[in-house]
Amino acid sequence: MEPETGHFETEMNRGFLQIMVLAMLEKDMYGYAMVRTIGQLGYEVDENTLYPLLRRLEKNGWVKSKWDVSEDRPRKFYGVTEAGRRLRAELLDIWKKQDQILRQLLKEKSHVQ
Amino acid sequence: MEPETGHFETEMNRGFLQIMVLAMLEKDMYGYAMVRTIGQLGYEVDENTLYPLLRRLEKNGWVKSKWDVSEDRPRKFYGVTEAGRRLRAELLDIWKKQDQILRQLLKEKSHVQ
DNA sequence: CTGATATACTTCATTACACAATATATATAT
DNA sequence: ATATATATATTGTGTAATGAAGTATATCAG
Repeated sequence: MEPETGHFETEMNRGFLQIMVLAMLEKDMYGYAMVRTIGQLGYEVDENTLYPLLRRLEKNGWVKSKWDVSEDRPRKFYGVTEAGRRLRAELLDIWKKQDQILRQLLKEKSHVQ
Repeated sequence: MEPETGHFETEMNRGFLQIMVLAMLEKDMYGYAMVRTIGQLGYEVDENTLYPLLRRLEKNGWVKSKWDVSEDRPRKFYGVTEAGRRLRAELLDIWKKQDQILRQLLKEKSHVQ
């Protein structure tokens, strides 16, 4: 819709979402609850983005899931695996390096307020 | 190649590369020089990634280019535009918010060393 | 009690981007 | 002479974000 920055924001989600989900799932949670929790953190994730991401992470063994049918409504609870923790650490290293590079680049000039 | 974290690392480049390039181009530069400069910053960008990114940024008016044929070899110099600076600021805001969320999430538990 | 809304998840289609592969052309070093 | 570094472009592939739409149950307002 927005030909302006619209799509660039989408691009910003990649990478970050993976780390965030892997970090959140240190505590077991189901998808819909994650959407709301993320909203409370001041961010927004589309369900159409989160659900496929969770399935993808599970397919690769970074998270595992089990259905909870004890409550009124069936919910699929996810939790991070050991492999997922290792991946998170690796991705976080990349994130930190990137953040450091940005700080360095933007410190040199004074164009950022 | 690496079925392990291979592709997840690729995903980490999205978003970040755009901010980095927009920040670097505060000073006019040509593609090949950027690849090496980024290397000196401790990061790596594939030429097959950077060149299309530059063209894409130009197509959208975030950067502008001009050929320099005064030297031995023709080089395409790029520089950020005003619109590009505005985009950079917006993307940087997203980046900072994401960084803050990650810090918050990872502080709560002690599982990250 | 009935329709609207919130909850909870799924499947399918579209689009853009990272990157691989490959090509082109010149300058410099061996 | 030949290999390597410099410098860019074109084309193709695979994956992920997300739009669109669907399914099904629970709850709440009228």
